[in-house]
Amino acid sequence: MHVFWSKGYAATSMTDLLDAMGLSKSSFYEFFGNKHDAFMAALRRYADREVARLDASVCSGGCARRLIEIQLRGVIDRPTGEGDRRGCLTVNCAVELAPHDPVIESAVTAHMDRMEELFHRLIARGQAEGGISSRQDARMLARYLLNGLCGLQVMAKAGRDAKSLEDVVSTILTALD
Amino acid sequence: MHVFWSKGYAATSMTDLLDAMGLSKSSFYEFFGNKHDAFMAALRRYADREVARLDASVCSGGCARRLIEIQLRGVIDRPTGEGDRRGCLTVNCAVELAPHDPVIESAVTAHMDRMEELFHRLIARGQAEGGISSRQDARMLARYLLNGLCGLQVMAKAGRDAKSLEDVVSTILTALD
DNA sequence: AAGGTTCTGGACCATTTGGTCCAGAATAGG
DNA sequence: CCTATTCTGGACCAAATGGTCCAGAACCTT
Repeated sequence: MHVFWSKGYAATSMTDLLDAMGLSKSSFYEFFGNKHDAFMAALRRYADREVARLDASVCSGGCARRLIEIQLRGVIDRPTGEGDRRGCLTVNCAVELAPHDPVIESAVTAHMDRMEELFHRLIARGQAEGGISSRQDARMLARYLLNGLCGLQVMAKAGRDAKSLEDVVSTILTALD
Repeated sequence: MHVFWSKGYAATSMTDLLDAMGLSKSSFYEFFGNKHDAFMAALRRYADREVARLDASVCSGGCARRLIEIQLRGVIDRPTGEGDRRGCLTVNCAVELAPHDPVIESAVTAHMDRMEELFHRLIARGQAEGGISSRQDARMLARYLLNGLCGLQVMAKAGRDAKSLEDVVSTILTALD
């Protein structure tokens, strides 16, 4: 999965894949069928994990606004800590494959829908509790946050410096006041 | 250029390239040297065009806030009008190649720096004129807008519906109040 | 029409691509 | 210990990859 994640679909060869998975060619085709299906499996697994993480965060019951901040800041902290900036698999797919591959596109759409939904729930709660301003519609704010998150993912991959990303996060958050 | 733009680097074969450019193989290698250099040429040309466009907009002297809105909304209007959603070449590069290709990365960085700079100038003017609130730092707002733009580019490529993108644009803009 | 220059089509190259297949090694169960 | 099952390494495949090279067509200029 990590190979696809950091190199993208087209740039990942079967050799790369087999090396990374420590699997024989025969077993690979036995399990996955072909390269494309293996990629789909990786994408689905990634999306599920990511959704589960945000879901757990939402359900934790912490301050909504603070949880959102953590979610955004997570994008900044991760890439610097790891070897290479692989970003978000779904964003990578959206850019590399979604326009030409309907199967991938629907997986991307599904992931984004679920993320938007979780943000929406979080925001609605924050508005009820008073931590987030009710002057703006919760649905709109959810979409806005999802967009900001995707933007950050791109900026981080592009290698923008930490200060710039910090500025972005804090400016995004002011929309919640 | 359009082929690279819509298919990405790795997924574009020499055959695709030659067909699209209507050029013989020999002439291609005469002009560009190799595939990678051809891509760099396309990227540089794209970035220059894009910067020139925003620059012209900034220099037009119109209402800063309105010009920003047009710039953001441009991302939404384009993809639906054209055949396929190719998005922004620089964003595509940032995602597909920047982390593994220093030459591409610096081109991406340069483009983003220039865009940020133009946004900064536009915002500073808007603040001086009063159309944009001065409660936030112009540099931060510029980075914030660049981020929002990248996000929109991803969302559009992912095939999010028009209403969602509209919501995002208008919510982004409220940060200028 | 002759000459020189520019461009082209395609032959050709080694390498790599995703994918199939099977003999045999390793493992597990009795 | 012997059989079943699972897994592996590698041979093999046709097709496509990026790239080189050159004979000749097409184009100017004189």
